[in-house]
This record gives sequence, C-alpha cells and structure tokens, in this order.
Amino acid sequence: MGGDFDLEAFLPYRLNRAAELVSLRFAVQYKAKYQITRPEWRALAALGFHGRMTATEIGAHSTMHKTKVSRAVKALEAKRWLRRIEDSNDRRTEHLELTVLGQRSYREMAQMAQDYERELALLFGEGGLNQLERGLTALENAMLSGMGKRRPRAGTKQG
Amino acid sequence: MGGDFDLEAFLPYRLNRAAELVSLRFAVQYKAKYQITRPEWRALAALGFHGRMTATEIGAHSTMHKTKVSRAVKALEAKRWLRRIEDSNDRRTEHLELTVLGQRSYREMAQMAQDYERELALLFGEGGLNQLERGLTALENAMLSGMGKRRPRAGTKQG
DNA sequence: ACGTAACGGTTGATTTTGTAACTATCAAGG
DNA sequence: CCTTGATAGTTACAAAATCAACCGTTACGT
Repeated sequence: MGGDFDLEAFLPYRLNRAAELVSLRFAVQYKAKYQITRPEWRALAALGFHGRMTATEIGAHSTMHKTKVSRAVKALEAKRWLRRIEDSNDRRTEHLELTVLGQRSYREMAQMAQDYERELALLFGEGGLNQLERGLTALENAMLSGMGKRRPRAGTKQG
Repeated sequence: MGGDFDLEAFLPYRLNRAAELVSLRFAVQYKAKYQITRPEWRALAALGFHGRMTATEIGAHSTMHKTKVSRAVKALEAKRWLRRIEDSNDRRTEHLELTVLGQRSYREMAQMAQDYERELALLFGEGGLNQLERGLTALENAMLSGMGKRRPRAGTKQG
C-alpha cells in the first residue's frame, strides 16, 4: 500500500518497540521485589552509580522531567534510602546521597540489572549486542552533538 | 562507586533514551502539523501501511495496549480518517480502513517520516545506521521467539 | 540598594496511560 | 440447547505523566 515508506523499518517505531520489550521485563522484576516505580529506580541508579548529585543533575543525566525527579526523590527519602544535604553556598540546591540502606538496595538492584544484562547477552549473542551498542553510541553522538536543534537543558522536556 | 555495574551502558536505559530522542523530534512535527497524538499516528501508520486490519491486529503489531488502540481509533474515526466495517462472520470484530481523507493524511505523514529518516541517515552515517538496525533485528528475533516467557498475545501489555 | 530575570525545586491541576471489570459474541462439550 | 470459557472491543476507575504556576534564592544590570 501507499508509497515506498516502510513502516516496519522506521527507526522511531523500531526503537520504541525494542525499548519496551527490553525494559518492561526488567521493570517487572524490581517492581515486584522492591515496590518502586521506574523514576525511583532511575534516580536510585543515578545516585548509586555516580554518588552524590543534585536533583537537577539527576534529571539532566537520566532524561527525566524535574517534577518526576522531585517526586521520585521524595519517595526515596520517605523510604529512608536517601538524604538531602544543603549546599553551603547556594541555598536553593540540595545535594542528594544514598543512605546505607539505600546503598544496599542499589547494590541488590544493580546485581539484578547485571544478571538481566547477562541474560540478554546470551540470548542474542555477543555479536548482536555489540552491534546494537555501537549503533546506539553512534546515534547518541549524532543526536546530542550534531543535530541542528539545541539540546534540551536541565529541567526541560523529558521523554 | 558500588560494584562493577555500569549504568551508562545498561541496555534498557540506553534504549529508552535513544527511543525518546529519536521519536520525540518526529512527534513534534506531526503533532504541530496534524494535531494528532502518538498512538493515533501509530494506528494511522499501521492502517496506511498494511491496509485494512482489526484493532487487535493494530495492537499486536504496533505493541500498543488495546485500550490505547481503542481510543486512537475513536479519535481517528471522529476525524473521519477511518471507518469501521463489520465482519460478516464474527460480529465481535470490526475491520478498520482509512477513508480517502485518512489515506491522504497518511501519505503526507509517510512522506514526512521518510524525510526524517533520511535526515537521520545522513546525520549518523550509513554505517552507524546499519549497525543499529542489525542490532535491533537481532534483539527483536531474540526477544520475540527465544525468550523463555511466552510472548504477549494480542491485547496484552504494551509500553 | 533595587528591580528584573533566572534558577532549583515543589505543588496542584490537567491529561494520558494502564488495570480491571464489563458487554457482547462466538466456540466447544455435554 | 445450555453451560463454560475464550475473544473483540469499550468503559470506569486508579496510577502516572505532563503542564503551569508558584516560592525562595541567587545573579546581574543600573
């Protein structure tokens, strides 16, 4: 039908589908086990991996809208998984870092993530995985640097 | 910090980000021009590309939850871009097909999509694109066939 | 100092999405 | 036929996402 446009090959379509397939399976696991939402897992991961950072940084880095970050942080704080630390120079910003409890949860989930990754790796072979990763890298570089449009700054649209 | 888990390299994370980056830019275009949502575009594309199909088929094919499809179809119908056709054997199902108006819109958007694709292609070179596509193919095959868990049937979870 | 603008972050309202329950239909058995 | 179970699709309600306005603070020009 219509034209020579191939929907099945259309990149946005394929990427969305792939992202869903891959991340949904994982999300099910940690949701079941830790009762946390995706934004919470993301914030936790960012903090666990990078160490102390501000809410804005988390957002910029994990492409989350600032309100999402704000709520995720609040939830994690309620769980006593992170604490806020005031900045001595600027009283607007607050530095966030995981508590011991939070660190432990992070490690467990990181382990889960690694297991999942391994599962994926042997599921579609090193070859396919490497190709995919290189492709993603190429894409990221192109999109973030090259593209005509300015990239969103911290606290802007997410996705 | 914590363990040898590399968040930046974690596939679900990267794929989500990539999908967002790539499809958001495109979504902005058709939203601005045609006032339709992403599920609507997806349904339109599926119908335009494959011709007549049922709601369930659209969902299965484009990985959309059936309620999403239902609402998208309703919206497209309201725009007079598609019509429902009853099945003579089974009165539960309804076949959907684009009206002339819908077909025209589809063609225009398909053109837009192709332009965007070309833009992407030259942005990160044939090489990167091919790698990415091969990687995606590997992933799709692995996830859909190989995976231990039964794959979602029509009308199940989306993403 | 002072006014204006920008920033970090939070909150409430609106919109979108997913979940679950429902209607109507069909298929298979007994 | 009549029950049981599955299916296609819609709808009501709950959870989540986005949007817009806001507060307190800082930066800057004058």
